[in-house]
Amino acid sequence: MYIIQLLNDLIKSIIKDKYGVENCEITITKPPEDINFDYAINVAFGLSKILKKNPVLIANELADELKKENKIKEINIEKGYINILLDNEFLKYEIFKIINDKTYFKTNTGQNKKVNIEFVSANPVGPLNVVNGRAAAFGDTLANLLKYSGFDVHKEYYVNDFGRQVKLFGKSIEERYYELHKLKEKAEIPEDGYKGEYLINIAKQIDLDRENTLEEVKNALELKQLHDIEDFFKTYGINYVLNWQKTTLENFGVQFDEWFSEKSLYENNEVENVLNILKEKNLIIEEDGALWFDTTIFGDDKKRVVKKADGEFTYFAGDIAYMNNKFKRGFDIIINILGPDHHGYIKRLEAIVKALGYNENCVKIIILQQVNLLQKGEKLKMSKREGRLVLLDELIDTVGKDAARYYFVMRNPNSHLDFDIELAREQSDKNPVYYIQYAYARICNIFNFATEKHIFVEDYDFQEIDFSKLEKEERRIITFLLDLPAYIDEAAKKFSPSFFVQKIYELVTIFHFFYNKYRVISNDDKITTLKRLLIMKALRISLYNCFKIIGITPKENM
RNA sequence: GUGCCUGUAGCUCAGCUGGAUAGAGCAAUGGAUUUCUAAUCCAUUGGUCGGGGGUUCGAAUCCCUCCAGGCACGCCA
Repeated sequence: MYIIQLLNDLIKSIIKDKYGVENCEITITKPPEDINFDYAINVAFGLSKILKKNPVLIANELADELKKENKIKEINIEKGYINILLDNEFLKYEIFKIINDKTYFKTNTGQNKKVNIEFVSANPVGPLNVVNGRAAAFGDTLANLLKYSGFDVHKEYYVNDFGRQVKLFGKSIEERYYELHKLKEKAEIPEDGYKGEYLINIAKQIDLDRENTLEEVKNALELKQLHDIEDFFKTYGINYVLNWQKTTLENFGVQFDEWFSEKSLYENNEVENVLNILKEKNLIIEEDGALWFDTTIFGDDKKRVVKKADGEFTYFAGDIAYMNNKFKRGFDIIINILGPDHHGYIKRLEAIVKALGYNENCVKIIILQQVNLLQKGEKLKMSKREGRLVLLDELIDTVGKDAARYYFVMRNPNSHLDFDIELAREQSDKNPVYYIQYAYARICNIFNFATEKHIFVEDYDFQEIDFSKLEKEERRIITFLLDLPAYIDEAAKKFSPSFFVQKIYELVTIFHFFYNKYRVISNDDKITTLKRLLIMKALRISLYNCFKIIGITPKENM
């Protein structure tokens, strides 16, 4: 249990015993900088409303009770706020725990609940672009935050390997293949097909992978096995692109637990089955030869086609089966991270959940707003089919994985993100990610220096280390570390990686300030040296954990 | 037309479940290194929180309205 929780419970029990009040909101924050206390408790205002009593009076009464707690050294009341200072021995004990307890930053808020988090899920028809990068960085960080706060997290990528898009994609490769081998003078790419140059590479790669392909294709053409040919190119293309995407994501530090195939939903009759369930509930309407799911009953503004008049299922039909499948696998929380063009989709997904009789509160849909790509200040229009887009691969190459991940995760999902490619390249050494990495490197260097001087804080029993004097900056670092689990919990609860990143930045700022003001290792003051080394050790471990959560490299040298 | 998102310092943004004097970075100006990495630190300049109304002890935050920008709107994915 972390300190904020502890204080919270303590105050709760005091106001219950003293005033009989149970549901009063307690806010515990950091006081403004000029106030030399560790925490500020804002509860007297709320209580004064309930008790019709002067807030300062209440604060004083609460302070008298709080003084009995041995973790608290000092209390001061100002404008109704209760400011408290923690006991130094208690702080030392916590630092000791951070260093020795590997689970210090993990909480059990999630109670091991099963979470399915689906993100990126780009169509397997082309490489990932920077927009997918935003989803990847956001989703992965959120997943890590949830893991730390005690959820059992399953990261999933939905592969749209079924339907019209992949069909067109396969056809486009097929045409490129004919062109390559002069079976046709020029590739006849379908109107809505894929014109990107990478398709030519895919066509070339086929021959490198499989020696007899050309012959097989020619034979099949003679035998008019057109369906088989189509299927071959489609399957090959999807696999090629999936491997590409996987490699890109791995370079970006993102790994999925499962790549879920849309096609499998059809092969296992899950789509048919789930539509039958809806039919039984009279939610399916037949109109103009097509089948519609009447989502308007559940708050959508229009009904949606699930099976077209030509007999083909829509993408939405697969989504219904997919959602059903997720619930059947026993997930308690289902998170779906979508792009900005999908905001109209929220109502539809909610309709699915309600129609199938599941608890709608289990589903959380997060819309990531648009990424505008700017080049020299001008907006780039992106289109996959035209093949004009900035690849995530390129971005990783030019600015690096760490900077890219940090950049994506530092803004909140609602903000439209302007991504200036030139600027991102130029700014590589101005990117704030270096600021936080530099802090880690500096700490590592302190320990290198200590080693040179043959000072090893590990050699000392922690009883021997003296915490009776703590500078303001030292206290700020220590209390910040104690609050990290709370921040992780809060970020997970808010689904807000950006909140967490800001906290890391804050912590690092405090460190840099401290570093400039004080020396950790001094020749003539062993007591202070040991105390500071101990704090630095805890800080290093803490930062290491933070970096792991947001997926950036803790560099020991810069 | 309807729905969703956004509007905060010159620029990019944080803060939005109401609470102490609205914060960072970049840019601009001035300063800090005999001693653990200056990719750092300190100071200064910069704000009618899009406009207007309302709710209350208190509003950037909640409600209403208007303005501006972006995105999406039934046989598409």
